[in-house]
Amino acid sequence: MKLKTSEDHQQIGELSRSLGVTTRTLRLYEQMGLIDPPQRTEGGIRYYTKDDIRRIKFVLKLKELGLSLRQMQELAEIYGETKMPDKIMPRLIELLDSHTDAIHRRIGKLSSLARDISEYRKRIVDFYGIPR
Amino acid sequence: MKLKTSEDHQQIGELSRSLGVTTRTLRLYEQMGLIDPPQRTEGGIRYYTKDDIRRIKFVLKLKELGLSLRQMQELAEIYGETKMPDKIMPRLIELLDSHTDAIHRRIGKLSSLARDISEYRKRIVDFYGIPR
DNA sequence: ACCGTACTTTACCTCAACGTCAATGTTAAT
DNA sequence: ATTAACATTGACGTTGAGGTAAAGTACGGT
Repeated sequence: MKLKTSEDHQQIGELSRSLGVTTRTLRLYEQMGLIDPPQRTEGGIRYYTKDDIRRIKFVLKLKELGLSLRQMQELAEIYGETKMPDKIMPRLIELLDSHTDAIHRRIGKLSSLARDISEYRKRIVDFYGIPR
Repeated sequence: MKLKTSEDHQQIGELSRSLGVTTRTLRLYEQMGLIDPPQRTEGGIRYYTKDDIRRIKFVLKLKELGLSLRQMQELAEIYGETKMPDKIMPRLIELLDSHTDAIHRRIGKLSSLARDISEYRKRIVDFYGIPR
């Protein structure tokens, strides 16, 4: 089961560099079941195929969109059971939607927080008179 | 040095309830130097005066405005050195301002995140066709 | 004197998403 | 065969703001 070096397989260091994450992250994701364990050499070294990499990029994309690892674990479980991407998509849509809601609530809170601060700031400045 | 019970002194449990925080929080703030250690009975029980309580409310207000305990520690240090409230106010204003900036940056990021998500969502829906 | 409640300190636990060793193993190239 | 560079697993550390539990005082009322 020998694998030839970096033909269309990549090992973890190079891959992590090209993805802009650390090896720790890739191993963690694997351990959490977010990505499939890649093939190994006899010595135990991970070699990632193009498919593996596509999957990882998908996960990173979702992370970028703010999904938590916990949520992605859930998706991965669904995927693991059915192996059908169109099974997980409705759930992904749900997650994205509720995430969008959360973001809008968060924005609302932050906005009102900013208003509170500026109000409070005004009170301080009026009272202590430190314009700048 | 006996103290009479709850005349205008309050002990920690009652105070925490009236402030809507736990005793843990009050002790932590004291330990971190955010508030002055209150008087104690001979037995070691904390009794808070009105002034103590004002100070605590101030801290809680700042927390509500999103200052971190670390930042409040800094203010407390300045206050501890000078004992002059008008010394800390300029710094507080600074902190509030930079905090406001951070909030607006955060809001900006969240907004663009929301846009990304809806875009991504659209791509999924278009491709997999799950309107719902 | 005793009870029950509130208080005290100390110390470890929580969550998320990794970072950072340490000790050891594998591989490619010389 | 050796070495340099990379890989492996495992375990502990980090950040923030407390939560929670344990074991032991203190206090007020009877």
